[in-house]
Amino acid sequence: MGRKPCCDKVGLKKGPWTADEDRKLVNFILTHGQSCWRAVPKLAGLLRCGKSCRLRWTNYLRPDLKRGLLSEYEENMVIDLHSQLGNRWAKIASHLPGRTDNEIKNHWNTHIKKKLRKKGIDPLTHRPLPLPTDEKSQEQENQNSSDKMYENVLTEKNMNELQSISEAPILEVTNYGFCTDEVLPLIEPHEILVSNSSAPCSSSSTTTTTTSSNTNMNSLLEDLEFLQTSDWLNGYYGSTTNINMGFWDMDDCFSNLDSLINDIDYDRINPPSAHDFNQFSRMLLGDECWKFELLRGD
DNA sequence: AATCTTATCAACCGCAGTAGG
DNA sequence: TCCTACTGCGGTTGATAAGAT
Repeated sequence: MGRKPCCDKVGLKKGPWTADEDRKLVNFILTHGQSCWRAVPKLAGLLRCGKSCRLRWTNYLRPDLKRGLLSEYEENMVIDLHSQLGNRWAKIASHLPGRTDNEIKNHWNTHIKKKLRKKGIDPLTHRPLPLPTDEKSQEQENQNSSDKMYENVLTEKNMNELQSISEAPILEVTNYGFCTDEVLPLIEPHEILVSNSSAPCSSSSTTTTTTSSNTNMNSLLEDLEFLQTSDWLNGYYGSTTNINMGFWDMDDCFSNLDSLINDIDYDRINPPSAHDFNQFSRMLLGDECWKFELLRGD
């Protein structure tokens, strides 16, 4: 007896998501929170299976995601963590703020693997690659370069941090300051306390502790309160009341909105013109623009 | 300019783990 | 204890962008 499919796939859409589908999904999750994924497509009016919705949200739509290539530091982290954890991409991702397992897996397969091989290191074992016997003369040279590679990758700082990771239970918040959904409990909409302050949210630090999470949560909530009370945004996006953001990393959450809040003279823009939207879009560099386009909701 | 090759990454598939009845 | 439903994870695929010829 075969396993029942996760959903009735007849009539369900597959392939790339459209902007409209993204908007529907984001709108639904921001309004109702993360609930049973199986129910999400129906409730959000999407012809997708719940699994597809979950994937789209976790890998692309989540507001706390970083976009763009991994930094050298992040890359070294991935290499170090991979040497300890193997292909446990989700675990590796849990130590890299704003990065998804899919993103790290892709980056590993397309960039890091090649880099390591080029440097004579087996990406599977993290050991120097075996050489053909007629290349013995180069062995010492490669060995030296491999050693140098390890020296570069495993700096004293990284080693110390890795030690702390390996010693600490994986669910604990580590030095890398990333809160996964394993760490942060889901916050129900009614549990969110909204501050009356209208002060813009300042940029947050990269460390995440319970305390700083609370601080950042307050900042974030201030941002969200602004969004709720902003006529122009409500007009385009609808009310953001009852927002459930329980599993987001507070440090990076809505960093793009931080930019908006810090840089824009809101009083001048009410309601926004097409020019204003263009101006906003330009403020969100590169891949960040997509988030704004979602909120724009045209 | 056209065609081919390679690189990238979003999305899918299927299995494993787990919670609840 | 077993069964079912559901979520999460890792491997893989496929579309397309970028670069080479």
